[in-house]
Amino acid sequence: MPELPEVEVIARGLGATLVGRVVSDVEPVDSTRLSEAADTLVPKVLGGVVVGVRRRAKVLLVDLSDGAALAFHLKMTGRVVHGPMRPVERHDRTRFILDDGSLLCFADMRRFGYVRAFGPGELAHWDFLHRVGPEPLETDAAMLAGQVLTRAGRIKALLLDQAVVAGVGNIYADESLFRAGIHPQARGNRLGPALAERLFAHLQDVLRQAIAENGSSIRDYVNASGDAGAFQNSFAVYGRQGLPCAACGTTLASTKVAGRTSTFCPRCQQRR
DNA sequence: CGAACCACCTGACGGC
DNA sequence: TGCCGTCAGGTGGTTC
Repeated sequence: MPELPEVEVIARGLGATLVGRVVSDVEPVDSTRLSEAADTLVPKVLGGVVVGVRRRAKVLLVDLSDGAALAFHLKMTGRVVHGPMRPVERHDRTRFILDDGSLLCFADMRRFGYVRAFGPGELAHWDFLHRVGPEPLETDAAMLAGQVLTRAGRIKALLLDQAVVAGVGNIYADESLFRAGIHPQARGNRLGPALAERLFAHLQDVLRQAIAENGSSIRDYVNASGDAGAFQNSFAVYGRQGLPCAACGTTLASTKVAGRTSTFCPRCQQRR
């Protein structure tokens, strides 16, 4: 489900209500394969005070006192919502009860996502954090361009590769390629520095705009308060195959790249 | 290194 | 109404 903007919106929302709260209880409602076993997770977080909430790539990180942490990956359908205590619902996976009686609930219909707990100092050793590439909103567009200029793979596949650039998924890959006028099957090493830099500048724009609009809600995404985003109303290409291009009127086409549906304008996106 | 698979899961939707 | 195939904001593994 969520890509960088959605996870960023969740992190900011959680930061506003969660910092200072103490984890007073953990309810592992359904830990089959998606959370680590309750007997190892609970001791690492119980009694911890939330000192901050942040995002790295598509992972949501809740920092606790003494250097402990929780990490959530929402994959396609995960949610992390903080609100008043309520009864267990169908897709609840792991529930954290806080000292003010409120509920931090991790739910995931498809059960692809996970929550992991880290004891003091353990987060720094998590191999995920060492594998993932640069943050697109904290890195110069020309530097990001350097990540693809020597790669022979399809630019769409490179954008989706978390080691190339962190946090980009199917929606924002397609939207930024449209804005840059680049065909999703273009080879990274055929773009040239100027066009590649332009692509990443557009990527930065579209990510910032999506964050400002509270993310994109297609089916499942909600922010930390349970509210939908609005950026789905601004999609130029994602999910619009067969509809006219807003720029030129040409019927939008779609193809598969890296196993993912890629929608593009055959007229506006010829650069390859 | 890159591409094409499959796998993990559940649910919604369209066709027959 | 119901069964079946297809598709979905993601990643990780295998094989060629």
